[in-house]
Amino acid sequence: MSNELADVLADEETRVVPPEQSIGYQVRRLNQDMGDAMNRLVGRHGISNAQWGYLRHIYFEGGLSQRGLSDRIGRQGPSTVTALKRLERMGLVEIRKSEHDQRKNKVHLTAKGRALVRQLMPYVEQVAETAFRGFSPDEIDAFWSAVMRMRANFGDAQFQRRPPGQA
Amino acid sequence: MSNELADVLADEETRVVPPEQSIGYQVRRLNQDMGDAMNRLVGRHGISNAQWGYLRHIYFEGGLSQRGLSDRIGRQGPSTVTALKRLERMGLVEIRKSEHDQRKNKVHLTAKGRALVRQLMPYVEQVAETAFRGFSPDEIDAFWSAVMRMRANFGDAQFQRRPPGQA
DNA sequence: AATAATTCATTCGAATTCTAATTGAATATT
DNA sequence: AATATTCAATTAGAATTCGAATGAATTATT
Repeated sequence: MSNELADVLADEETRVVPPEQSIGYQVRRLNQDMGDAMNRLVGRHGISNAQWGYLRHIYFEGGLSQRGLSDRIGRQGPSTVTALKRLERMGLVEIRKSEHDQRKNKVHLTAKGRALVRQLMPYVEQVAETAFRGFSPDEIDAFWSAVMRMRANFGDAQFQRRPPGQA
Repeated sequence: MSNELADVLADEETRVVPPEQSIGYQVRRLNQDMGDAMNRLVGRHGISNAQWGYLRHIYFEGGLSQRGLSDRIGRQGPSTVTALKRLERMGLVEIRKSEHDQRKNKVHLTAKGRALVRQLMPYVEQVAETAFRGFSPDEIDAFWSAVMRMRANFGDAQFQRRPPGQA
């Protein structure tokens, strides 16, 4: 029962970090800010930021399988299933069985989907400009470089949801 | 009507940015990496990263109302209601009606909750160390400064879910 | 003091995501 | 060739979050 002893030890050994000084918290809030901005901007066109992510990926790499799309976009298979179903119902994507491999689907944008992506693309630039307002080109480069290095660090670490996959 | 014209214009005027070159996408992925890491680490103690966020905030500022907590943590009211209910059932937080204002609740950690927060705190440090592996102190400072400036930029912009609230 | 407006917590329904388990198809092993 | 393994998509069930609407309490206005 000497909870108190354990507490004291914990207090001595561990620096206790308030949320605002935690990098995880601040990155979450930044992500939230950007997501909110995108939701506002693309929301007027009837889609969410989440859907925008799928549409853009498919725009740039049509014909992917759902597995391939999920991996590129960083979502699990079932999330992609439900998202695509919804987008298909909206007439923005088209899902066909693969010829060669009967297990796989191939995902494409419809003409309507392509037009929408092109229409919404400027918003991405707008959000980026908001984010980097007051930044010098060097500062922007430094931030980019830092983010990519951090992501690489997590790629090396043992924390991933799905193991790195050797293929 | 002339959708095609609009498309051509869009193509000419807008730089079409692939996902990997979008800051929003990369920040989302970084956030995801950190969240996955935290979920792995605190998951073994029966809580999620989402719950960890609530617990830590309450640890550092006990006695807040749910409104206050929601604002600090960056979640909407209903999200906080469900999260707290769950944490209350787990015996980690205690919710009492405020004396002065019968509308408000006051949220505190239980002894069990406080002990758990202290036990889990080191994981935050571990994730931060992973993120910043290979960074010089100056590079860490620069990243922090960039994130805070970006968040301030979004605070200025008109994108927020809830307006800035002058109190 | 009476009424209006605001604030806080809550309920409701929906969107997005996850893990685990299932089914069917393709590949590898014996 | 027969069997086992792996892989793709799906289904089922749950967690987390949101916006809109509600009810009760407080504060502001007339």
